[in-house]
Amino acid sequence: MPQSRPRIIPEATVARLAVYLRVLAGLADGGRSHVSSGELASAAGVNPAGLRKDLSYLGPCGVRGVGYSVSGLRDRLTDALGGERSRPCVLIGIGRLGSALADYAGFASRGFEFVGLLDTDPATVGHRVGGLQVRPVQELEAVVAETHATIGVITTPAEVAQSVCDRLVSVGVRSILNFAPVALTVPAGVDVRKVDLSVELQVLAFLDQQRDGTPPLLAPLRPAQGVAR
Amino acid sequence: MPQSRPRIIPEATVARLAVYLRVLAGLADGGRSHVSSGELASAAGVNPAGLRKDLSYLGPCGVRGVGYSVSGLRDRLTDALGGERSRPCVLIGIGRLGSALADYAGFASRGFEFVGLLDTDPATVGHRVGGLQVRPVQELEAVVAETHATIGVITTPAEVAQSVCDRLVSVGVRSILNFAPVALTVPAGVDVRKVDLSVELQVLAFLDQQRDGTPPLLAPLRPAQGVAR
DNA sequence: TCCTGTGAACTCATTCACAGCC
DNA sequence: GGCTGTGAATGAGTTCACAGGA
Repeated sequence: MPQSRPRIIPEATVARLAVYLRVLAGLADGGRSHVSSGELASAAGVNPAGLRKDLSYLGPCGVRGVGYSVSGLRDRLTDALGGERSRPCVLIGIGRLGSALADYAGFASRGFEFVGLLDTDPATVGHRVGGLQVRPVQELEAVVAETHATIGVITTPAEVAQSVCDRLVSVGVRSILNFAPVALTVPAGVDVRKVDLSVELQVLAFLDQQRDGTPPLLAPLRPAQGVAR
Repeated sequence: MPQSRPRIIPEATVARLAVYLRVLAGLADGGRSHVSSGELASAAGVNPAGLRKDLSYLGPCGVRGVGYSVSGLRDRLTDALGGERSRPCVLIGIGRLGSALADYAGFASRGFEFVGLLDTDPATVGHRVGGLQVRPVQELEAVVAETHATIGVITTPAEVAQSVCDRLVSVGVRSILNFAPVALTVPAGVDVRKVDLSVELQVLAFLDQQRDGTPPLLAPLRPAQGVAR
């Protein structure tokens, strides 16, 4: 089977491929059949040459002088990112943030399905969130076993995040998305990605201050994520 | 006034400084008076040498052979990140995610205060979220003027994010945190940071697949954010 | 001896510039 | 002519290794 050539794909590129895929979905809805790297790059907020380099990791997927086929590229990207198979996830910590994630439409459309919601609070357990009933965190191991979840999302308070993480790892979960503001320690072979919302704000505030607070000292800002021109 | 030497601080470093600050707060609560770079680095999930390099941008702040004073370093970091002044933020889009952010305790403790919540939905307008009444998005300009907000947080659907962004910029907001899955276009001088939750999951799923799906082809993974050993 | 501070080496990522094909 | 694919150049960020002070 002619699986695209087994090149190595940098993680930064993988993140952008997911973005391109979303932009392509929009273009397809709009009835477009072709795009140039320039147009796609501008919609994704990246440099055109960088976009072409990203795509080149999948092998040639465009037509010189013409551009890319929207549907063709879409298939190629979907495939590279793991196909359309559904990915069962468990979510631990059903507070405000957890509830928000539990029925965030953006996940389902990308093939991520929450198959288990867990919390310690008796007032939360039993409630339905995003079409699923919240179960007591004691059942974590059982839920993972039942559902064969491979991804764990942690939205608990910082104090318990490590212990939840350990329990996930002990039942075979090797991909964890952590929203708790702590660094998790995991064995080799387990991937943790961390999203730290207050750090994002803090960086923004710093840049803000740099601009007009202390004019002489200016950090080497990235040229703004959008088209800053 | 001996303001720390005006060196240039890379953005990646700024993000980590915020993390160190949080770890230090924990140590201070625990009554610790000193830390070594090794201990601090392990709690923050980074390399010790990197941590020292990060801190070196603020000028010498430790004692050789001893380590860092917890309170001293804390003050230094607080100062570098813009002091303790409160930062007024407006939040547009009070859906699940918006509501979660609106009363996320982690923000207030870092000096971020939401002073305006806005939404289009008549069913949402008027409700109180996190101690604040939601106002109609038509009043965006008025709210920013009243409150002198300098940071805007966008949690609207993708379709309206750009127009909300434009309106924020037009009334002088120059720091924007964007949760909507689109690349925002802004004039030079405005900073946008993007948080894309489904991309995080997608990258995680990719790594997962790489591990056991296609053994021969392995991406050059970063050595996991925690202490992967 | 211990641990910080930092130049130097290295790895990773982005950007440029142009060759190649339609 | 136009746009893709990609080596080469540049730049940013991380790690190493050691000098230097308590």
